[in-house]
Amino acid sequence: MQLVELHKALANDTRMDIMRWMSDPEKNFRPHKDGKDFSDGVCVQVIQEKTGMSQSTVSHYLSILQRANLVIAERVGKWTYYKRNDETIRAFLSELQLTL
Amino acid sequence: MQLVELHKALANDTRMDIMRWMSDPEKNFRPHKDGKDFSDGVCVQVIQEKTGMSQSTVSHYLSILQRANLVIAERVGKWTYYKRNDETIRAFLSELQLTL
DNA sequence: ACTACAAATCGACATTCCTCGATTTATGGT
DNA sequence: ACCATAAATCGAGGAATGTCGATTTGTAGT
Repeated sequence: MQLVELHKALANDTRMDIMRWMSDPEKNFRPHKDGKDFSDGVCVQVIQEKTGMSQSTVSHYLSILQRANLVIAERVGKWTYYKRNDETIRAFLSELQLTL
Repeated sequence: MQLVELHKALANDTRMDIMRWMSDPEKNFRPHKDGKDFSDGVCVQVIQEKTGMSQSTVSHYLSILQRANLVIAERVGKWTYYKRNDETIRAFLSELQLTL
């Protein structure tokens, strides 16, 4: 748990938005086209549309969030689903609490 | 309270160290030469020595922390004393809690 | 007024980050 | 095999950040 890396990952408006949105996907994202729910996460396309940024940028941002362990990626067929990593987030918050 | 700006301010090892150290100055800094305690904060020199970085860099970092409202600066004579801004830190933590 | 010292600001260069379009790599369907 | 689609990777240009030494500004003492 390196605090500074987590801060870096969150030091960007779009990435912060993504993290926020992912705390309630039903509310914040349009449904998947195939009707699949969000229990495994949200696919890149849907996130990309919501951000309004390019596909490559969003993919890159998701990889940054993943490297920081803030999200978990799961590949299913052509799609990659991303969801929050609650464990890291909890640990991050409590470490911040202690350390700051 | 713009979360992302706070994350940016903390997305640097030295600045994070400074914030950490300032949560217990007696423990983390050498005493002021004139014997003054840390109730008004820690002077730039003392912080600079501890970081091992240049005076200009540390002064710059402190201004970044101040702009983010993470610290409060008070000028007394030739010295500027910096101390944590507990209010912002508390608000930051609880906002993060809610939002993330 | 002069000197000494603390801190802030300036100017510069190197490194990192942001963001895109283009390309490549999966995967699935015909 | 071929095509279409989703996502990842590559390459590049511009913007922001990190960091320094040099200079300036503010303050106190002589």
